[in-house]
Amino acid sequence: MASVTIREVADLAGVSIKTVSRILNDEPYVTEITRKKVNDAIQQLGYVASMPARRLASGQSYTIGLIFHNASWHYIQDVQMNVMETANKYGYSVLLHPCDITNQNHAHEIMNMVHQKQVDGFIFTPPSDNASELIQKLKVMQFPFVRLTPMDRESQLPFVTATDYQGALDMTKYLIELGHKRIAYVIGPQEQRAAHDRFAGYKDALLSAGYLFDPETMIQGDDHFESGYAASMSLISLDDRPTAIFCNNDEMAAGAMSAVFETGMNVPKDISIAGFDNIPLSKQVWPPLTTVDQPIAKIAKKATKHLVALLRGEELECLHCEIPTRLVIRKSTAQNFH
Amino acid sequence: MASVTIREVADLAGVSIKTVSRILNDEPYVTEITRKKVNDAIQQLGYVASMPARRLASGQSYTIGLIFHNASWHYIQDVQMNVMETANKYGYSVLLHPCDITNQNHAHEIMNMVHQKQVDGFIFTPPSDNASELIQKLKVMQFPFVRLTPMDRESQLPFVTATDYQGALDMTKYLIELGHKRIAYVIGPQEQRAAHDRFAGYKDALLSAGYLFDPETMIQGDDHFESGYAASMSLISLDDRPTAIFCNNDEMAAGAMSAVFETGMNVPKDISIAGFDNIPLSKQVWPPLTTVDQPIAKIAKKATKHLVALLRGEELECLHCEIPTRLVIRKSTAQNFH
DNA sequence: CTGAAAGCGCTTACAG
DNA sequence: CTGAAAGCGCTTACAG
Repeated sequence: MASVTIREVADLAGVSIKTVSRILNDEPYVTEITRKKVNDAIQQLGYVASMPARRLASGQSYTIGLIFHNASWHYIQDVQMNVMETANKYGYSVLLHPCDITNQNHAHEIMNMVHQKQVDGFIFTPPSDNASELIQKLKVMQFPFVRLTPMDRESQLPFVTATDYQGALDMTKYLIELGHKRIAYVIGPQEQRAAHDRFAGYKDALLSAGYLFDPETMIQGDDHFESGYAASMSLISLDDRPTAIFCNNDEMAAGAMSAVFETGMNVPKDISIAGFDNIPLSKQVWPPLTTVDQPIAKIAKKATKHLVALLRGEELECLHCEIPTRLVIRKSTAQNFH
Repeated sequence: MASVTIREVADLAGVSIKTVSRILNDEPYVTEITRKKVNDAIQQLGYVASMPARRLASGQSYTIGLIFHNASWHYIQDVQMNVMETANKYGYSVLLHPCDITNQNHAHEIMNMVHQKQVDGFIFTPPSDNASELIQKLKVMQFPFVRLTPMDRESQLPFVTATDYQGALDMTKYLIELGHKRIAYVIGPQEQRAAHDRFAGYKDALLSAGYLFDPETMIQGDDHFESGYAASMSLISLDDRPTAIFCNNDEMAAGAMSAVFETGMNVPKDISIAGFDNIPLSKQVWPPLTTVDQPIAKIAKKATKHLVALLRGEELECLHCEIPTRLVIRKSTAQNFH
């Protein structure tokens, strides 16, 4: 188990350890001949460089910290997989850090990761920026980070997001085209920027169609299934029942559907239901959900590329990126005949 | 950003760096007085030990490698969260490594993690052990690892699993009690140990009730929604249609339900559907699925504890652990009146 | 109970 | 194009 070191490779190849190091790091100014000698020695000894040694000597961790909040499981996982894939491609590892912004230790734990030299930069998922003292601190230190769909849009800080406003606008217009006049809305958590943008898109679509926005048909949700179920139940019991319910996310939309079936009614015949996100669940319920695709994979990949660019001191393509959403029409919505 | 080192703490406290190191590592034989002096200095300077330095000097990575395969997303995430939580509690980080056993580089990548000194041990999710040369290699090196539900049950290697056989037995008996005589089965991937155990439980329950096992009602699935949908469609079209379909997992069961609804029939009135795992999806479809709870969180936590015990040279509670499953009766199954 | 020395395995900065 | 020296910030092994 005593693994082979750069020293042994150097001895076998008959060069200095510095030369071996040059080859490991793809530095220029090495003759083909010595390069071959060293590579042969590496091959022969099965040498692999020690990461801890590398990190200590270079002062870099070659690691990205991904700070995620207890939001939707699928969102987190999709972000995670794509951040990892992209980071690995650029030679970076990913250190996951689950957290809870209501926790007093939140900022402290993150600063510890910095001081322990565990990470070179961060990617924050929403609602990351409500801990804004932390964000300001990192900014002042010039410690690199990229945020996903942050609440504030301070111009100097990079972020990546989706066209949430446009997505909700598209969906609402589509429902209006189907003849729905009373379209209820289940709004998402107030600490999420996306919840505000989506709601604004919904509201603007209503207004531009000349409809009134009725606060009675707007219900606060928390993005979980049960919350969509409860919202739907109370909307169903209204005297002037809505003919469509648009939810801030798919999970609540699935809950809303269950409530409709529970009361003996049918989706989409009696009530149309629409979600947002296009997570796998949206295809696994019956009828499959009409929704808006949130390009999580693209967002995560772009954010990672941007962080890597920052770490390398390169220029960003765009400081603030918006990735387009897309209307996905399935079977939970139908023409309104009421 | 030039962070404070152990040297500065030692100077401020008026002791040697070795003494500071002692306090950082909770070693005995330090007077209360010097302990206080050092802690005050740490506090005052805001000192946090550098992990790369610690790892290099100690030869330990304080990191657990979690090797996961592209199985069900929920399974992976549930395992991941619980491994991370438990590992962190014991002072370990987690390095995630997604992989594909069909990839030629699989074993090589994992051995690289070892040689790079990135991890002190591994946790493998199924179907990890089909790459058995790798497992044998690690075993010979005495590199610590714990497997989740491995295919082989070699007696010297630790693993943690669920009572899959018993769970499927319980579910099948329950369906028989409901009066179902023709119970179809959608089996899981052959490379998964759990798929075999669950199928065996189903078959034994049938046989012990004096029923014949009809190969026509057994369909090979791949654990994904679409596969359950397709299996269900072909079972529905049988002349002698089954009155119940038991699937190897919840995702396929959700697919099976969608197929029933698609053909204009009803669950559970026309056909009962049962799943396995008790993932969130099972409560988010309508009607909610009758299923068997697979205690993933407990399995992941126990596996992590065991790996930590191995790393510390401690005794394991049990070399092979079986965590009990539990029948969860919801609304996708009903009495058979056909 | 405390410390001086050596070393973990690399990279950085500087020579030549 | 190549190398000798110093150092990254800790821990280990050994003295006292």
